[in-house]
Amino acid sequence: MLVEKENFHLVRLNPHSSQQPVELTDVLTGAGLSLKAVHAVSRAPHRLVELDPKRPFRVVGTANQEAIFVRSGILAKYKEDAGKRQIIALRFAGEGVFPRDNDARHGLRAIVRSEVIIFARTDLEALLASVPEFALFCMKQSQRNSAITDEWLTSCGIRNATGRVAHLLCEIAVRQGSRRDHKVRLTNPFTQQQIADMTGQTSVNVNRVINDLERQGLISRDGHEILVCDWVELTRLSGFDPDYLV
Amino acid sequence: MLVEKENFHLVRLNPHSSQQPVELTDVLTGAGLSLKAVHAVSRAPHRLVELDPKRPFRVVGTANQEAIFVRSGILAKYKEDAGKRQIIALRFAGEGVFPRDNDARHGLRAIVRSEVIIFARTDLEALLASVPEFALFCMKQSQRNSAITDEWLTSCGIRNATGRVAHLLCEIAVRQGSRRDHKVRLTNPFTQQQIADMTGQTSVNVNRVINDLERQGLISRDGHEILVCDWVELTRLSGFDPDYLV
DNA sequence: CGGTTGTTTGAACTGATTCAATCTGTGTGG
DNA sequence: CCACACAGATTGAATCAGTTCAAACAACCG
Repeated sequence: MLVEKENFHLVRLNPHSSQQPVELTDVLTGAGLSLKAVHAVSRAPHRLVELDPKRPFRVVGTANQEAIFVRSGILAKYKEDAGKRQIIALRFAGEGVFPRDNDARHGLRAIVRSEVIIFARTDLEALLASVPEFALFCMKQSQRNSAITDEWLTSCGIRNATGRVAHLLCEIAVRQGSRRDHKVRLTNPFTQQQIADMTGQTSVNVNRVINDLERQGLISRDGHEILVCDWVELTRLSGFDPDYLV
Repeated sequence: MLVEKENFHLVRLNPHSSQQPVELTDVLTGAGLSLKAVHAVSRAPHRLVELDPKRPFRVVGTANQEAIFVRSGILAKYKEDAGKRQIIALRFAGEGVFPRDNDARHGLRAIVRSEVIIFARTDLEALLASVPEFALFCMKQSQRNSAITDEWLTSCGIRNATGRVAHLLCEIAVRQGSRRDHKVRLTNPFTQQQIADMTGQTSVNVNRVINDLERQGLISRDGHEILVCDWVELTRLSGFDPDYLV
């Protein structure tokens, strides 16, 4: 089933996927929206696109006149300058990327195979005007995203390499919902290069830092599965306080 | 005239100030709001407070249930961790700081003597609901602020010390409205320690970087007045593109 | 004038980068 | 099932950008 053809990608929906119909319901109710509001949103025109992590979905410099909600997977928002790349934000399932005038200076790329739901900007604005609960929902998401970026900036600005990586691990654990008591198990979907692009370092150093964390007994790894052995110490050393993610 | 007493500060309005009455009009019309909307906003309950740069206005960890608009001066929003400080955002005249649940992890401090106008959160929300133009205005401000934080994160993540300071100088010039052709004159209201806190370095290094910029003939200084001698080269070397400030 | 805050400079140090090589796991085609 | 290619992870050695510590200097202010 061919779903979408755009400048940079040609995607196919997996025919074996268990989620055939284009439904927002599961995504948005899961993200806190009422059924009534979800129905209003799902009546608005939109389309589903499956993203391949190997290709960029939107390159830096492209006009940004669409709102995107992640149905499954993870999206990275990034900037580039002088051949270097900085990942400035992540979007997990249920989270959205909203358009802004004159804001074409970021790219989007899937970290893992992802499904996203796309609204034209005008359709989104009509929705925001007619469904106040949805407008509030989007505003809260924006504020949360801002709080997260603030925290990332703080990490980059004042924490050392270890603190930055540890803080990111803690954030991923909480955003994935894998936070439990002292033992926290999470799936790290990122390459070390991507962690480097998020924390403003090189992949070589990320590798050393992660190995240090493991050698100190704070985490242990099995492939891309990470077990946080000492959550308290990991949060202490990284200055992590989950409040900003509420 | 005693205006306001709170936990951390006791402020007086300068009796010689030329702006006695508490009027939002000049601030918000200047920031792009229509007269009609401004009148609606100025009818809402609010108060004017003058801030002394020597004292913090709001320390990290305090609940944040007020919206603040800068009438004059500059505000800095900052975070602290492990004895270090990161300034995560600035607010110039006409710009606002909006509240968010569970977001008490930043402090506020005036960079220069500033006047701010404060709304209780509930009053702000009533305004947003009843004056759509004001709601849109606040939303655009939030989006612009997010775009600025994104740039700062990019700076911290991928630019070297020189690039970060140069990028900040360019941003200040544009936000102060002092951008002209090749020669740009701006007032730098910050100490080198504050620039260090914004760009994630030490004041010692900021000093060296600024002296380098001057030695290279890109800027020249007279006290806190800075003349950008080569705007083109300064933007090139810092990767500055003013689009995000629109 | 003395006190305070901010700027400037030097020297030693170190965390992180850079460059380069090796190792490991995974997927692909024959 | 093996050979091969490829992407990502790991390690070492040399280098460097920026920090740290300490001291001197300048500007401002009551």
